[in-house]
Amino acid sequence: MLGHGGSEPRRTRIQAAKRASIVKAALEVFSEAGYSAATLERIAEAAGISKASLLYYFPGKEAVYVAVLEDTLAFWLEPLAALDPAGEPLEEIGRYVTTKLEMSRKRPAASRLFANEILAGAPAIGGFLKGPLKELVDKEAAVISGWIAEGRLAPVDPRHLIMMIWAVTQHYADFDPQVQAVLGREAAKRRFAAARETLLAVLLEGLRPRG
Amino acid sequence: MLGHGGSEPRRTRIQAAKRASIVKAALEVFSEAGYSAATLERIAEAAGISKASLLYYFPGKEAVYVAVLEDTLAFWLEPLAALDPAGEPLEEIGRYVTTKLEMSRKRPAASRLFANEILAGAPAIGGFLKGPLKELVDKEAAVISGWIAEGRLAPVDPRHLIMMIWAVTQHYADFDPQVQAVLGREAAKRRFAAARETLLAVLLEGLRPRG
DNA sequence: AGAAAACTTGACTAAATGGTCAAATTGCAG
DNA sequence: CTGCAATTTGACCATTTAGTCAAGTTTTCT
Repeated sequence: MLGHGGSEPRRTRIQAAKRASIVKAALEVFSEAGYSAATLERIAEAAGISKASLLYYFPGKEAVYVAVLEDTLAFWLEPLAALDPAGEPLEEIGRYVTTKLEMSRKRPAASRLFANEILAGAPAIGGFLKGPLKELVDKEAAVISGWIAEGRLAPVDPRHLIMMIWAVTQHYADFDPQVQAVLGREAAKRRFAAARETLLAVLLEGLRPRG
Repeated sequence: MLGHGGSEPRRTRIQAAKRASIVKAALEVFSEAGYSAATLERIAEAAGISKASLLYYFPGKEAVYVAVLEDTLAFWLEPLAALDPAGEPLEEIGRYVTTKLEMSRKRPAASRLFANEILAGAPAIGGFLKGPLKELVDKEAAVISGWIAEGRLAPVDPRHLIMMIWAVTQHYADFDPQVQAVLGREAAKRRFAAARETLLAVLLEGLRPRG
């Protein structure tokens, strides 16, 4: 569809740049509206082109959506793979929580994109969840299990612990309107600082190996 | 539109029953598809009537949606108001977590309905969040603050603690496809039991007053 | 029974929206 | 400059879907 054999000349780079700008615009629209409420018209407008032009670069709405998901997936998983078995468990987990929370603050659209997709039954990334994601979680769960076996962490189900961390960190991006309503006038920065302190206090104390 | 002055005869009861059955059907559809992907046709079909008949009972799609939200709101908040200031803090919080988790298991559609609504920016319940919900949270936060002041609970931000509990419990309903993918072949009952054990272990240990 | 009110629904309309297409424009290689 | 390929887009088409309506059917009341 795109490839012409051989040396991949300028054109390709232009196309890639254009597609990237469409994907960027589409991330905003899909994450705010969800798949069905998002319109190609809005995405095209956000990207500064016409709808017909957008459809010159992508075969259809679903293709744009998949491209956005793919573009965001790798980035979103990155921190999970960062647990170092040789490190101090509470420190590693604390760093993981902080990183994930930071991502919720800096890239809320990415978080909401996945929230929408999974809420809708994960029609587009179901395979990814059962494959690569599960494998990654299994691997990290093994690291946590190792720490528990060494007595360096309280004995809890590693997979549920991982999901617990996902839940509390992503909550701040996904359910922002509720968070804002409940916290009232607190400044945004203070909000994330307070969240970090609370999460770390409860999680790290709760996971400290029992004497 | 509906009211005829005076003694509210049989008709009203029939109407109420019909509206209730529509609301019940609509909860399923809205919670699975979100507002825009849900169609009146599907809701009517789920309620066993024609679309035109549905529109005889409700003036439009949005009215059905609002009715579903109102019908679900009170029920969903119930457990929050159950924190007893006179009780043992860790016990009260443990009971709250268990209740909320139980609701996620028994009424996942209700949880997903709110998740969708808030993800979409809470267009329909924004006022509720900033009003009644915030007040309820403030009240419960005061109870928690009291416990902390008495040294019966570790010092954490009460509002963030409440949101932390919401996040981890609702996660199991809202992001079920991801939970299923990550946990693999575990049976559903075992899944919730394991979740409860992990959440209670971490939260209660993490909130125990520091010696 | 008979009239009136409540209810039901098939058929329709209007608007939104994903996708197509042919004609115009732009960029570039020879 | 010339011509070809890539790009852009306005106009258009087809489908979906919220909402209307008139013509029925059922229920209730006297």
